[in-house]
Amino acid sequence: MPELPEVETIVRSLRGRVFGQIVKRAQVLRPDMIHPPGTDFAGEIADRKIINLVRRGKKIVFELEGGDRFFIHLGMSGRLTMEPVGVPRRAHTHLVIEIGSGELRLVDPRRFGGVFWLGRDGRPDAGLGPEPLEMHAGELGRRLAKTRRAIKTALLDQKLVAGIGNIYADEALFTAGIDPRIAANKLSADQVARLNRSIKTVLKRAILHRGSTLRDYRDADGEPGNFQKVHRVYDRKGQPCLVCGTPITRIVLGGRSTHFCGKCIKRNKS
DNA sequence: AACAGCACCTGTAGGC
DNA sequence: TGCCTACAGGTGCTGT
Repeated sequence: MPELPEVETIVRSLRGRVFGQIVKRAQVLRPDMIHPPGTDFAGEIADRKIINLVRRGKKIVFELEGGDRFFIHLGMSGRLTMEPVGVPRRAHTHLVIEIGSGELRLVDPRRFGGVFWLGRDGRPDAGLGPEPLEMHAGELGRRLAKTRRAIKTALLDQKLVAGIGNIYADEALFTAGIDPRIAANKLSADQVARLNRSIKTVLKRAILHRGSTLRDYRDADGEPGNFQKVHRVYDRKGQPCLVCGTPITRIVLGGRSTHFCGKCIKRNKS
């Protein structure tokens, strides 16, 4: 469910609330959500001070006093919310971290997410490409030149660029006027430059709207995002293109649903 | 070595 | 109402 804008929204609203807090206790309700298997997560973080919370790609990274770190990945259906102790826990609550101001709760019905203990030496950006909001077109171009996969599929590869998922890949490609099916290494320099700009524009706008809520996504206060109201292609199959009125096409690419305007991508060749 | 395909899980929406 | 199928914001493994 959550891509970069949704994770960024959660991190921004949680950072001030966990900063400097001491973990009173952690309750691991589903040990198989903890990695590596066998980690005594509750034991590791009890009585520890949280000194920072940052996002890297789609990961939420907690930094503890003393240098230990761990991160939470929300998978498709994960939520990380801060709630008062008295509020009943939702079904599929797998982890509760008790801190001064309440309980940080990880809820994840599909369990594609997880909690990853890094200790002092584990690197939260292992296997992740650059942050798209800090990426230069030259770097994007060099990375895309190494693969012949469809550009849409390449954008979903977290080691090529970190944080883009199915919604924002489609939205950025539409904004750049690029056919999602063309080979990544066949983009012209102009197209790479447009795509780099579109990725930033779309992600920044989505963050301003606090992310997209299609079904599951909620922020740290349980509130939905609003960016879905201004999606231009994602989840708009058959609806008129907001630029030219042509019905939006949905295809399956690399196993993921993919949306584009058949007319706009022809107008924007090269 | 890169890449496509599928598996992992549960919930929900839509068709009949 | 209920049963069935399709599909969902992600990623990791397997086999080619």
